[in-house]
Amino acid sequence: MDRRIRKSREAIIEAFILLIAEKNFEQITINEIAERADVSRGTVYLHYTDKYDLLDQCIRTHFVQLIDSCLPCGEQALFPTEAALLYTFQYLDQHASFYAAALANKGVPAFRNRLQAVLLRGFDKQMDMSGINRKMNKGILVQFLAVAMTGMIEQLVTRATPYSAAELAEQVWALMERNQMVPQAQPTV
Amino acid sequence: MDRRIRKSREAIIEAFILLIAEKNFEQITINEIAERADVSRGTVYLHYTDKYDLLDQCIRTHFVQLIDSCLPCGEQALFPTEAALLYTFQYLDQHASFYAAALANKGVPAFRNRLQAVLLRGFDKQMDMSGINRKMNKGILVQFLAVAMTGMIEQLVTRATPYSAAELAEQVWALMERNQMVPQAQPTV
DNA sequence: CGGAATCCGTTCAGTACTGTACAGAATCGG
DNA sequence: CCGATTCTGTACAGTACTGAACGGATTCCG
Repeated sequence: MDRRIRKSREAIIEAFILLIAEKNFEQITINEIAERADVSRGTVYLHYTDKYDLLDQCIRTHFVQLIDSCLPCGEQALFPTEAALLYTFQYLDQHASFYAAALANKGVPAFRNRLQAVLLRGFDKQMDMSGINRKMNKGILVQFLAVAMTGMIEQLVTRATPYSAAELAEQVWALMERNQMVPQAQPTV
Repeated sequence: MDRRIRKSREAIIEAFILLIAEKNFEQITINEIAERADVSRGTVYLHYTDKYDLLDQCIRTHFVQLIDSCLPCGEQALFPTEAALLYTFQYLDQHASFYAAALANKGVPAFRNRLQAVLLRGFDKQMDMSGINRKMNKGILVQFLAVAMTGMIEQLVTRATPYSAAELAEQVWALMERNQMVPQAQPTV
């Protein structure tokens, strides 16, 4: 990719994330974004049709990163190990400002739903692959876990919990083990 | 100035300063500079004829900043107040990595001399303007002070002194008062 | 209400930067 | 010594970005 394209996009995205952490999405203008990114206004339109498109691509990029952070080994399942879960929580912790803003922002509806849907698809796929936990109703279990995980993520990025990413990862991992979502560590006889 | 020009120059200068702080000037290549600045190699040549020119402009820019830091009020003399001297020392302290590198680097000969010359011209002009200290041989006094100030600056930026910028500024100011280079605070009867 | 200001989205010519290529110089390593 | 590699400085066509302008929509404020 052309160096200039990469630089412009990075600058615009960074400026946008900073802005969305500061104020409501609706009252962010293209002018502000361009100014903050130190880029001509036309350049913004060169890459994004409008601020909704920018938001959409921004969310998309973050979701790709999020999924990536869940799959450190490449082709494994959603949360293959406790270490992977910890890694994901730390990633979320680092980018908390964006995720919290997107979750909290009234102007970004359905972000929560999209996050939940991403997790749901991930869990669903993992259940199919690993074949564990065949006895339960897959749909319900997956939904239950996706909702729970979304909530935990929201707690983490909005700083609504006093627990650190590491503590949360440990506890959530234990819960996933209890729910037989992951290869059992010590089958309880 | 075109936004792109400013950005490119800033990136190149920043990369160059980081590099000169790391290794000898002679073994820095245009390739390295371009790579570090995240800029095409041709762009470097678009702004600077070669790395010597880049170094020269870099020094020039820093000298302009240095002089600026000495003249916070605009049209005043070189060090009108103790506060101005402190400001200058703090500026030097902040940009110590560049000044130290330029002073220490074997491949940047005469940097020390240029610094000294800048200070000499500054003091000389100040003597003419303020008209103080008429009794002494101006040339010798100015030279004496320029050499001394250069040395103090070198001490500061190379971290060869345990004293802070503030402590140095205070002491040097006292010395300048003693040498009647500045408006006397309390004429000692 | 009505003017001023701001923002929108688009167009456009001009410019800076891009990657690539080239020949020659310098440096490296066998 | 010689080949391989790297760096230099220059040239080029293609591209991304720039600033400026525009009519129209929206908001602000008196």
